[in-house]
Amino acid sequence: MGIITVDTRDRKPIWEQLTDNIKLLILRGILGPDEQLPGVRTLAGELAINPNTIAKAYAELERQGIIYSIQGRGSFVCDNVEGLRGTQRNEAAEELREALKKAFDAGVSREDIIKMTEEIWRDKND
Amino acid sequence: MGIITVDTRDRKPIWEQLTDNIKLLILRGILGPDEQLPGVRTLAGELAINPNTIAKAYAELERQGIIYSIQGRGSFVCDNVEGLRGTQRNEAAEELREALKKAFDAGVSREDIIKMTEEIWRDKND
DNA sequence: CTAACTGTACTACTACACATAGTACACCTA
DNA sequence: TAGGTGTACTATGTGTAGTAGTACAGTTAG
Repeated sequence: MGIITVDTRDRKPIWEQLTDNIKLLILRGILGPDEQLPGVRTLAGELAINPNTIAKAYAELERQGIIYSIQGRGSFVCDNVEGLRGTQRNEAAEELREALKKAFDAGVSREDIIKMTEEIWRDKND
Repeated sequence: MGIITVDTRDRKPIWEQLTDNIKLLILRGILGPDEQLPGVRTLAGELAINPNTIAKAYAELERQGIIYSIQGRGSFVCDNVEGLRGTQRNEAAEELREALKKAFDAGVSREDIIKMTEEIWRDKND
């Protein structure tokens, strides 16, 4: 199994799974600045999906300023990991807020939240 | 504006907004055990949406054991708030886990997470 | 120059979920 | 009996996702 994977049964569309996946690879340093991404046809072949779907993901990543594409050459990672880190951080905070609101409505106490957080933070092994 | 609201522009389908909405009303005690829900046609009229959409939401809630429906009488809240609280709690924990993983990948430290949690928990005014 | 690779841009088609619209039926209650 | 309830259909429209195929422009290695 390659670095990038995809699940057609997921509710989340494939192109969005791809963008999330690539963002993670960049954040973790597996994909460095100016490093070339696999071609749309190559990656489509490996994942057994349509090249158009890859192209859509790349276009979205370019729109977000995370990668840049050059006709005839390929697609490459932008040198802006910190920017990406910032937006991901904001998104995570927002999702955290939503989850906490839900937990609050489910009757979880503040102390339980802290305990749960410590626990999850410790078992981050997947 | 009534207790139940809906946003057609939201990514989340209307029937799912409805189920989430009603679950919250039950958790907060606004809807008590055996209390009758508004009729599918009534609620559809108030929200200016189709009765079928309400029926779909009610069917889903019944499938999850949160409400029960009787032909000719109406739909009513099940006497199982604790069960609902438990599942909501589990879902919240799962969403919390996802958000924390994302935060970790974005380079947030454990201390920042705790601080952020305290902050969000305090500003829970919306 | 040529061949083979890149991204990009189309069109056409299928599939599915969502939502609406309308109708109909069975059941309950005042 | 009349009017309320849930339930079950069919039909239609819409939007998104994904596939399939083709074509074109640019780059690169030979």
